[in-house]
Amino acid sequence: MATKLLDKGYAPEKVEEKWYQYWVSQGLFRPSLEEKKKVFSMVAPPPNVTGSLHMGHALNSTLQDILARYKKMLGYNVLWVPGTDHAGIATQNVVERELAKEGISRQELGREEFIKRVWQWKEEYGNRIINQLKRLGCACDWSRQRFTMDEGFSRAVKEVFVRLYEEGLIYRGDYIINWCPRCQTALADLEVEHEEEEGALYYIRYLRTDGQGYVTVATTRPETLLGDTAVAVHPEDERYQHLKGVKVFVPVVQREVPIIFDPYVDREFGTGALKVTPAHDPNDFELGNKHNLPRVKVIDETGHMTPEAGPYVGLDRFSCRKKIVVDLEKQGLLERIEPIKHSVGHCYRCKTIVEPMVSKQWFVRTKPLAEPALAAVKEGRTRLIPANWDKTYYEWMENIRDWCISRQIWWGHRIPAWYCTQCDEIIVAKETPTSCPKCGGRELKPETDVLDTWFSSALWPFGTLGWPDETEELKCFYPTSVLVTGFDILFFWVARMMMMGLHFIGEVPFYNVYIHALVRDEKGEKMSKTKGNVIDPLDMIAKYGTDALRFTLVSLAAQGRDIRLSEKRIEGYRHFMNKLWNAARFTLMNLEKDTEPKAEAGQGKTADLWILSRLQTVITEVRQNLDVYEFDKAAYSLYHFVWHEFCDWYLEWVKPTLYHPATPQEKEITQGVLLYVLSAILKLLHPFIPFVTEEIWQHLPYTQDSILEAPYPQPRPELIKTSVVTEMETMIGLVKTIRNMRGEIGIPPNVKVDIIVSTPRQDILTQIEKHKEPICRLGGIKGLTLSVHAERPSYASAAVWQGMDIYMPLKGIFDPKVEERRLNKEIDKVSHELAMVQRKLTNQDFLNKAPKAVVEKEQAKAAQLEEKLQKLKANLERIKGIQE
RNA sequence: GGGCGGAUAGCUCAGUGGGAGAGCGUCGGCCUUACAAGCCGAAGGUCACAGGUUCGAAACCUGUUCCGCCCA
Repeated sequence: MATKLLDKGYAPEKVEEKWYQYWVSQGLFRPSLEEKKKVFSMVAPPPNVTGSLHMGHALNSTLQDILARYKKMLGYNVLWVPGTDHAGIATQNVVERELAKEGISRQELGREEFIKRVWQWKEEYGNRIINQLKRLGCACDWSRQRFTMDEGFSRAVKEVFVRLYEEGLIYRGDYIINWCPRCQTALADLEVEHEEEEGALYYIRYLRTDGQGYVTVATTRPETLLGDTAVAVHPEDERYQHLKGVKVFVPVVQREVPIIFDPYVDREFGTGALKVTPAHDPNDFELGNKHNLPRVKVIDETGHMTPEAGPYVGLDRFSCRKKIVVDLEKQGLLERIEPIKHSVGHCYRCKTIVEPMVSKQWFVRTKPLAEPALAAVKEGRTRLIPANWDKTYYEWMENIRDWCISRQIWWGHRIPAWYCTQCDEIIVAKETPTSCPKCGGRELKPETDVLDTWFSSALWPFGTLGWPDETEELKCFYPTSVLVTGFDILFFWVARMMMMGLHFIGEVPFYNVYIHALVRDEKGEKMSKTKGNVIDPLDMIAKYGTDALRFTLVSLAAQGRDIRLSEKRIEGYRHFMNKLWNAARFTLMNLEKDTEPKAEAGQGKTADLWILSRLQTVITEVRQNLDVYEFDKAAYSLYHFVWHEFCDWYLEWVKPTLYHPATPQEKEITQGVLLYVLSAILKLLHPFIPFVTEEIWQHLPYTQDSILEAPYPQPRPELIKTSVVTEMETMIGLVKTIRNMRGEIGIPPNVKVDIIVSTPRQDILTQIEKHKEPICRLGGIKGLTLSVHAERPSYASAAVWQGMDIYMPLKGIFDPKVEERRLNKEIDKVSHELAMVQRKLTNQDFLNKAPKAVVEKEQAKAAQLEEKLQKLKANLERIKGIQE
């Protein structure tokens, strides 16, 4: 492609779609199965089909895309599998709402029709989020896109269910579970969100059956007393020793229940006497089992009172609470009410207060699965990054409870179980059975429950690779290299993938798990539609371009810290895209048609050798940081190098060489270096900002293929030259000192000044002489005089840099008062610094105990500061002399 | 109750044992032919508080206060 001048200013909207299609059409996102290259594989966390791209997805996908592109450029055979999750309850809710608009309920429609509607909805909208991911630039292999309810996945789910059942790791039974009265389904413990709420603690009297008074219990849920089957106290509680063998009446229903003694009871809470409702409280359920208490279910699946609730039948649970409190008061059984803060469980999908209740459900016996999953992380076969998540993971795995996996909804994987109507046998099978294997009965009723969505997503790493078939993909890409995900689904998803992967494949599902933060708003609050503080990634892409958004997210993604995003930051990083664009524009304007990128040790002027040396350091930093998932640091290195070294200094420094070189060779070498460094920058940045780098890349001379096919830069030690770096730092410092003088005195850039540099160091004078042109250009100097010992001119501003006296004669515009103020300020600063250093150097302990190198460094610093201070003071004296 | 994390410039955050930094914002000066989405300069900090370790602490240890999250 011939060199063309780039447009003035980067316009992302013009190029993004074009390059994305190009990458896909070139098959750059697809791995090969044949090649025996090093392999890098990831499975993307599948977003909900109902979802729309939010900042969390944007961050998550950007990080994965960086890894995918980086590894590809390093020569790996890269596979990144995308897909979507059927999201049982969430999707069902969405479609139900759609139906409600037409005035239909799902019950009216019937199960089969309803599921058809969900599939229709999925076909229509299910790819929306996938298309949004594409706009982010994700290098996923779309030919392998999966869905947790697709045919292959359904096979995997059945296989897993049947095998776990046969191994005794899945069972069905009556246990206490969390029930959402709105979603009308059981929930797993994890799916309940606990929130602190203001409530009331009711002190209620239970009369003794022997007429000897009463026992007062305290409860936050008086309506459940209707289901009480005991009152419990601590066996060592002195207050209640006399109650052994005593029975009490449950108020209202007048049920006779025993006083039981159990160390579980907290003596400090309330009165130390606890009402026990085994059917509606998980702790009471345990207590009930231990003491063989009956379970009386007083609240039904819709949240209304059952006939067991006697006079309250049909009331909803909250009205019942109010009414029962009034009734208790009337009967003189309500002692008092205290305000209390307590934790209340809510459904994680619809925020309704959940109701614990006894119910017949399917469970996974988790302990045997958790043990290997725990060991894998402890032994380092899977590494969590950052490692401070280890403890949380261990904690959860060690205290794991059985997992309720059945859901009473319609959208999801049907549990492959049937019940024989004749003998009640449970048949679990992959294929629909025709008769009962126990009694031969032919009437079999299928299970209507579906599985927890997370049950299927737990199979994601191997299900997406074709399991239960023994595919090439599984052999080649499992275990995956890394999983990138947010900490909010560490238990929901990561932990369960670990369990299933180890159990069914016998190997961990991923070697590394990179756990990133949540994206919050600028005030640190969670983004939510109701709060109205959502920053929509698609809006940001439209406004600032994908690359700006990506670079912002990466720059803010420090390990172990939440991201507070504001639109201002994105705007700021858009400027960086433009800066890069313009640096490329400048470069291209100054190349020949046949310029080739070229960098050879020792070839070129100081500035060339300097930028090449710095580049090597930056390459090393970027690679090291990417290798340990320090994305933000890698991004910062590049940002700083491009803007504040390459643009601010190198490009400015070489302008004289490019505009009027001493020899044609000199210019040619600089052009080669310029192009070399620019292409290295583009390659280094490509994983972070794929679009703008590809667009520029395609404008460079001699580039044919996508930048994604170029090898990632590797440091070349022979190009590192510390002496050159030191020399350039001295020259840059000199320019900065001169600029500072000008700025402080207020000389505008268009007014050129004379500068006299005086130092006994002949070598430094030689260096300055060599760089005379760029120094004059950047310092706004018309006449530069170099001297081993110059007298300070009168009416001159003066400064000191690395032992050099720098004078700026200013006849006419010079105000000694301004200069005096400036010098005093500088003297204060230097004196202060010197005092700090001298305090150390006069401390005997420091001299004795600090490392020798540190002491020497401090001594050198002191000498330098002293010299500088002396010179500044001399300058101040002369200024005062003028004014008198 | 248990665990994790945070408190550094006006804002958002880097910095983990030897000279307090960046971006944005602010102030002053510039249309210097890559870039005004830019350039140059400047101001701005008791590194939450109190102890301790150390020659030396923003960093390490202990405690306190406040904030966030997870689990029970």
